[in-house]
Amino acid sequence: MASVHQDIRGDSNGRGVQDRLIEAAEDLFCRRGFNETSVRDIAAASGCNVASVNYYFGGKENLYIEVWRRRLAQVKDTRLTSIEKVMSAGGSPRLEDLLRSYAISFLGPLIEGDWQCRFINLMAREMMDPHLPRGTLLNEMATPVMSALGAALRELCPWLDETNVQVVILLIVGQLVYMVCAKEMFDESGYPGAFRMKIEDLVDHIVRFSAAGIRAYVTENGNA
Amino acid sequence: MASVHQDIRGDSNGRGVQDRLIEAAEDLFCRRGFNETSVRDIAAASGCNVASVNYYFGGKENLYIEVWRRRLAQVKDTRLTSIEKVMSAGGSPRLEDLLRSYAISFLGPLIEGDWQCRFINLMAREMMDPHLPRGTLLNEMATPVMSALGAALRELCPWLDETNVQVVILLIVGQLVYMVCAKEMFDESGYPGAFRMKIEDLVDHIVRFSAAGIRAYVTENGNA
DNA sequence: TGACTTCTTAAACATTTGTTTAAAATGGTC
DNA sequence: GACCATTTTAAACAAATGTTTAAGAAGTCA
Repeated sequence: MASVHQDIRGDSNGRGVQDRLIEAAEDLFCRRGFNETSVRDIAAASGCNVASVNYYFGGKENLYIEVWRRRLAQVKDTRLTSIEKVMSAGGSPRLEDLLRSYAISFLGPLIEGDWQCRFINLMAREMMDPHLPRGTLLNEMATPVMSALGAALRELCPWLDETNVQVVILLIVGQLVYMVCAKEMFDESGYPGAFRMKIEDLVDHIVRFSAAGIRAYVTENGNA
Repeated sequence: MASVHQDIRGDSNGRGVQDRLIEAAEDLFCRRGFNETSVRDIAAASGCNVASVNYYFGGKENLYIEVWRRRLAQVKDTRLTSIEKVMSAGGSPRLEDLLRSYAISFLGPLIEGDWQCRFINLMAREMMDPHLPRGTLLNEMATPVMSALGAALRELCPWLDETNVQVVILLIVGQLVYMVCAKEMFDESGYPGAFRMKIEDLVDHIVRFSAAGIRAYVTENGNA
């Protein structure tokens, strides 16, 4: 059905077109979402012909998947590395160090303002209505990162039982994800609030808040 | 342009049709989002004709707004009342009481399993790509609720300065919103994790975690 | 009944969508 | 240049979308 005449990895002279398509697609998907982005929009933004999406990728959906394929591992590695670096550092790292490192790896893109600034939006959208194969986001990203973060937390906070670790991770990730979504919402509404704050300061709050929340489990280490 | 031949509040015999349309629309909008729901889907689900959406509401977008008009005040009042009830109770309420009451008013729909179970999804979607007039969600819902919650927090936790109150609210709401989104994602992926937990227990965690996080500001009540 | 408004319906309409087609252009190799 | 595969292009295609139309049904009141 799909008329892909050339393998995507082929290094023929068409490579530049594929890159332009992927970049334009990523930009548009992130800003408007999958359904609100038309193939013609992508073609126009990349300066390519409408048919090239189908020629090179075999359809809009495959282009979407390809956009994800390029970024997902990258994001995952960034977060895993941030955890690893803290845990393998000399001396016994403090809980705050772990939290800050992870929070920065999560929100960092918002600080640096590069591509990920937009890709995080795509993640939030993909969570709400998925266009990736079932479980992709979970298997390629959420599960590995949560696993590593869980192991680190167990090491630093031996008073946490298995359930507590899982819950705590959810609560922390919730704070971080909401930062991204809410920032978008508040920004676009010109709302003057906590978002005038520098991201670095926001990270400070999240670290302090969550560290205290985690230590609250010390005294009551019974069941959930 | 819109050919609305009758005021929406008119109590003619067509009223049943309008209700069926709104209910079907709410159900579909919540499950699939605005763009992924077609007027024909709504018509089919409500057993009405395709044209009736335009006849009664003057367009798909107005029907969407009408769906929101019915629920937004309701959700806001539920949350405001939950705060008010705690704060006006005899004795001095504990911080945990406030947090629990608010968390339950937020997640309660997930427990009861009524319409709001789905409407919360709509809220998350509307945050990501809005189809309501600019700032509606913020003005009609987020701002009033955050204002009341902020006042309650200031009363119960006098050590919090203005910035801290705002940040703390964001962090709490983030945990709650993410519960809703993540639950959906994990559920649909058949993932065995913290979500096998009963919602009541999850609320316990959020209350304990956040209360400790808030009290962490006691010792360091300086600037943000 | 008859005139009138209100509602319902199937059909048509104009756009937009993702995709396909077939021809033209391009680039490389002999 | 001739031949070939590869790429690019404009056009066409089928399907779906929100909306409109015009005719008919149903109800209301004299």
